[in-house]
Amino acid sequence: MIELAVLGFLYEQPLHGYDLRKRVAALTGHVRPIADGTLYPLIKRMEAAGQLTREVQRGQIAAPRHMLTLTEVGRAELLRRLRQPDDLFITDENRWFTLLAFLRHLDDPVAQSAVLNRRLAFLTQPASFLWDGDRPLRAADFDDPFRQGMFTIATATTRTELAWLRTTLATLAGPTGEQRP
Amino acid sequence: MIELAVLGFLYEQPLHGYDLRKRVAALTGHVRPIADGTLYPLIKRMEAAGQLTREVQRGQIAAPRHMLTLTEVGRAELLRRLRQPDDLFITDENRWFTLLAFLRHLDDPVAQSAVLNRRLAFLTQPASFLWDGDRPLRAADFDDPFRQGMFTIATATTRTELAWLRTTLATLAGPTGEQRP
DNA sequence: ACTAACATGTAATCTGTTACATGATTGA
DNA sequence: TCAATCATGTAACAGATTACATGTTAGT
Repeated sequence: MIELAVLGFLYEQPLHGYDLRKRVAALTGHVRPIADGTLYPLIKRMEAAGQLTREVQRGQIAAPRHMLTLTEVGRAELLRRLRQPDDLFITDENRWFTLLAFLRHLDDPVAQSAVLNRRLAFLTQPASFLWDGDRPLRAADFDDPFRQGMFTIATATTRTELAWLRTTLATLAGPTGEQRP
Repeated sequence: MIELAVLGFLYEQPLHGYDLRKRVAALTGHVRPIADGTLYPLIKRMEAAGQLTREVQRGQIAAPRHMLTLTEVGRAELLRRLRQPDDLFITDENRWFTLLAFLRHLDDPVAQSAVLNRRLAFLTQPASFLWDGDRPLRAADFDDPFRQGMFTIATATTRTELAWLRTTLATLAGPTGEQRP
């Protein structure tokens, strides 16, 4: 997930590790920064895989910065991941949000719609604690206030997201994808 | 996180591993079941730690079931984790929901309120991609429809949760905790 | 003088996954 | 008979964290 975020941010502009870390932290749940031990080894692996290059900058700055620039391999890797996300990126809230943050880079309404449709299919399948078999549950079905809260929050989130998905799919299809007889 | 869920479900009644697995799966994001390789080693560790006991049941069932019962050590461990959750359970959406699912077992409105207040403090602190410094963002501040969606969904979720937190805190304080002159 | 923020890195560990392995029972 | 579901388990790996390690610069 963090690898996708790194690819996504570097796709937009070269950054150094520390800056990247703050941006990934701001993107993922509130303020929690990703750990040093996550980021720097990841950068090394991505460098070894030819996805990014590093240029050490010295100056009157605090410490030498390693400016990281995405290579063509890295840019292609981001687009590949956006076009064909694995299921975790569709079903896991955090990963889905990370995907959404960079989906604009795909720059292809058809491919973007395909991704949104996978999410739509996931959200509309009856499952999880929101359903009792085929029957949708209501807040009153839960006996304690905390599970009622879970239910209330989950329902509101899903409803909001479904509404957004449908209007966005309509606008993505509209301008470029009209069906003609 | 899964350990908390196991403690929580077994606090309610003895269950065997396979049953537990389905319940944890239904609780956590939609349908994704937890892996065998997660559950069974976890059960062994908890057994070794004296948190649960195992009773093998043979009968005309498919395979011998191992009925798992929480010990006093296990029950105390659940209550300890509910009373003093570490930050991850406050800041991470999935963990927070897992905590909420079993918070009723704490059976102490003051301790329950303390937990809800920590979440309230977390949600009301200006941070994350929803803020630009001190200024709250609006959907129109994002240039692409996907980041607009992230923003719309995140905002709706937070607003719903804050409303629920405040009304629930009021009812928890009301019946038992009135301040008298 | 001290603290916060800047900046990068390694080693040990934790939590969870996938792939492998086994076998019984139920229903089409 | 064949597939799905029930039921438990191990080994190898992936992804991320914490704790450790080092050093500079800017503000109070």
